[in-house]
Amino acid sequence: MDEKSEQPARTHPGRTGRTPDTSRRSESSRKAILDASMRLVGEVGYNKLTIEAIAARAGVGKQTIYRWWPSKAAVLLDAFTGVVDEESYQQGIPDTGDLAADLKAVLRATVDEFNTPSFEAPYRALAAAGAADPSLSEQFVRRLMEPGRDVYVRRFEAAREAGQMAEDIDAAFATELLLGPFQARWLMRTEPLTYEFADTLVDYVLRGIAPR
Amino acid sequence: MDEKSEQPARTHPGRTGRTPDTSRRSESSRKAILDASMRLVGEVGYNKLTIEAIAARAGVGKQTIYRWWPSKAAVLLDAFTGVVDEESYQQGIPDTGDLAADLKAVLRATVDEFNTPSFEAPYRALAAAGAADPSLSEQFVRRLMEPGRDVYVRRFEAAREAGQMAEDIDAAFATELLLGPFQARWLMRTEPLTYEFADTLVDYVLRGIAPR
Amino acid sequence: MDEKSEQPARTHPGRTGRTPDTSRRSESSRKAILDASMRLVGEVGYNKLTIEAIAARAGVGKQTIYRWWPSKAAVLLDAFTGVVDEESYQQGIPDTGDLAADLKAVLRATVDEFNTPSFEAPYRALAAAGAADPSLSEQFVRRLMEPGRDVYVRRFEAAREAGQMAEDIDAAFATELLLGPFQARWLMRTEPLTYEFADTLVDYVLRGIAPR
Amino acid sequence: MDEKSEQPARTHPGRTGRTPDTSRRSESSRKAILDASMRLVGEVGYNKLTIEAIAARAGVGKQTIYRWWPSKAAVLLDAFTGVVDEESYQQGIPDTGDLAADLKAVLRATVDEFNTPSFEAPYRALAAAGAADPSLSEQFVRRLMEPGRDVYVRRFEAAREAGQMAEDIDAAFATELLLGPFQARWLMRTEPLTYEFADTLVDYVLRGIAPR
DNA sequence: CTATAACCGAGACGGTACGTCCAGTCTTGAA
DNA sequence: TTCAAGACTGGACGTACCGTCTCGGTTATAG
Repeated sequence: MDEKSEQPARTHPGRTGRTPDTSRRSESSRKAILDASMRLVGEVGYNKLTIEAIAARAGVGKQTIYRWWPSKAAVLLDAFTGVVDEESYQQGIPDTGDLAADLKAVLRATVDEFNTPSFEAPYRALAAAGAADPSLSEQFVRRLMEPGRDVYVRRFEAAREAGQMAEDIDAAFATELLLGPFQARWLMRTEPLTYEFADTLVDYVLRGIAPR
Repeated sequence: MDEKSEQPARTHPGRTGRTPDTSRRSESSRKAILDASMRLVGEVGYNKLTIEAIAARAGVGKQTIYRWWPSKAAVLLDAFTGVVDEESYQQGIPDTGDLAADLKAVLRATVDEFNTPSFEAPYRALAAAGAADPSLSEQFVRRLMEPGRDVYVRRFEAAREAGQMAEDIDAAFATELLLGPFQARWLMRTEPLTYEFADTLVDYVLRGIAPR
Repeated sequence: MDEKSEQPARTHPGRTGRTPDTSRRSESSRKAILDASMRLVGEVGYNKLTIEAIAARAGVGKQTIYRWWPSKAAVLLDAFTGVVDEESYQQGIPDTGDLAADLKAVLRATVDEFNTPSFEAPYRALAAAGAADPSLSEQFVRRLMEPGRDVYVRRFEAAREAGQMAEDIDAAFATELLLGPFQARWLMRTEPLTYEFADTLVDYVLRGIAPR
Repeated sequence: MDEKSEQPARTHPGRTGRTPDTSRRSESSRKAILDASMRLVGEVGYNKLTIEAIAARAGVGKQTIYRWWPSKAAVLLDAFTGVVDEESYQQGIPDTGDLAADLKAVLRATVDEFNTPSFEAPYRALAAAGAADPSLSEQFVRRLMEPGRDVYVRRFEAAREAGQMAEDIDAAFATELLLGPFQARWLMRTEPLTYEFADTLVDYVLRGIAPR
């Protein structure tokens, strides 16, 4: 989680050992810290983001950060979760009956999202930090990736029930087949993320899972 | 490239004056630095790897590192390239006539490779650093990923000629379809990399690209 | 003050942000730094004295030195002031009625002092640094030289009142006449500092200021 | 001599061990080095003066400096000697028969000289470096100070023969009495060097050495 | 009249220290 | 007890020079 440690201690180093009293926590400080983190990561990037700068920007003592978070990645994860949670995954992917069209629509929207710097920068920072740090990636996947993944799984399941997908196809695996190339291309920047890519991806995947 | 900078300057900060004279470069120092980097990244991990430690281990002045590399990521990339280059991509993927079997064999070997800590640790470190730094990822992709990718592309092309793949399928895209989920799963550690995963992945992909 | 800077900036380079809070200064660190400086300058000499070595010896972070002092010369000045202050100038030069004898006694003691390496080394280092750096010499003169000079001035004034010195002689100038050759000889090492020199010096000076 | 070494090696460190062949020495390089030194010391001061900068400015390899001089102080000493030698001490101090007037005239000229920055800066730099380094001060005194001192000694001897000075006065000591306060005041900047100071100094000294 | 040994410009090299930045801990005083 | 503030130890950063060491190239005697 901390870029300085490969295997972060169970209780993080910044914590003096005592568990702080959550009930007395300052909500305004918490918000200021999360807010400052989001702003700063956009301004200077993740690697130049420092706890000190966050504290200074938030008008908060460094200890207040160390008291409640184990690392800057954790802070950022919290900060970003706050943003993403408001995006609602509740409604899921629309089901117009046209699986290809539905998937393309959502994937195209995701392309747009990942081409938006203010969203992309912190998300990428977290993904990169997660790639390096197992404990962070676990959090990152669970809190940021899985909600988005699940809506695809549900849509594929609906498709199967509607006979648009072969019976023996695993919806989760189909999702992985669809999102994997997308994520890989994005993370490693092998090629740009375009609508065309999204459409082609959907076409290829659907071809593999279509009923025979 | 450097974890301290999101957008490294064109000429990196470590370079004091200007372009050193390549012809007078000390080959023994170069090797010692690359060697020390590989050892150290295995011992302490990427984030705890320091230029100072590399210099000390290599018996070299820090400036000699800063003179020739812009960051520790670049050093590691060179060091790792030296190792990987010896792996031979020349022979490519065997063509026994059974596309599925051939792909599974190679992908299973890759699974093994990515489950070998001495290989995985520095490779992951570079991938993570590359995810955060565009100029590094460009290098990473070109020098470490593409050679591995190309052998798949060639195998798919052979398959198409052999009538094992539909005519309208793009070999490069098929490769992306195959390797994308693999890379995504590995980078984000969503699920473990197993032979079963490799096999299933090949099966799903081939189903999508098979001649109709 | 700093041997690296001829004209030190108003706020010295070592100071990152701005004026630290004096009230929270660690007294133990301050003492350890001053102590380590005095020991080290005796061991390795001024020019080989480094801030890093002082910090290491004092068990202190470098920043703690840079926070409170602009240069190693300033550290040494403080360290030396602490030593010298304990020497007492309070009683001044004895007045036995024999001006020549009184002056010779004190000047001979000074000869001894300047021939004592543990005293001479840091004092000379500061004097040399002061010769090169105006802001340091101002401090050096005010804190280390003037107290010693003043006792002579007072003795000369007493001598004038006692009729041992011509009425029109300026006590301060007489002091300069006495100490100038002494200092010049010491600094430039033109000749060794001996009792004979001290005595001769007093004789010559008194001859010039005696009542006619 | 070198600010990095308290006790410079007998044969200086920069010398590889072999004595270079003086007859093949490049005169143009020598001049360029001396010239660059003088310019640079005026621009950046002694402590910020570096061998590398001298070499660069002189368009000379570093080794060429290290081959012929043991330290930057030695270079500067040579450079300054070249300048000072042209000032002629040959004619000595005029002897108009009026000792006081003669001394005041010369001392006033010296006041002017020491108030001229282009002369004062390198001279002070050398004096300060000499104060710290015995082997340099020996050179400094012999090559730069003694020629100037000797003219005073000769003038005092002439004065004694002319009956303007007591028979038992040592001309060398009288000179020390005159120049010591001057040098001390200049080096430590206790007070400014003025004509008035020069005159008063002469008056006080002459009073002490006048025939009784 | 070469050749061969030096000096020379250039600058890479192993090092040391610089002054800075920031991590994570600790202390103080106010609320 | 939390909090803002910030001093503290510690360690790595990237830079600047040190003095040494090659590397061609260019003289300038010695054979």
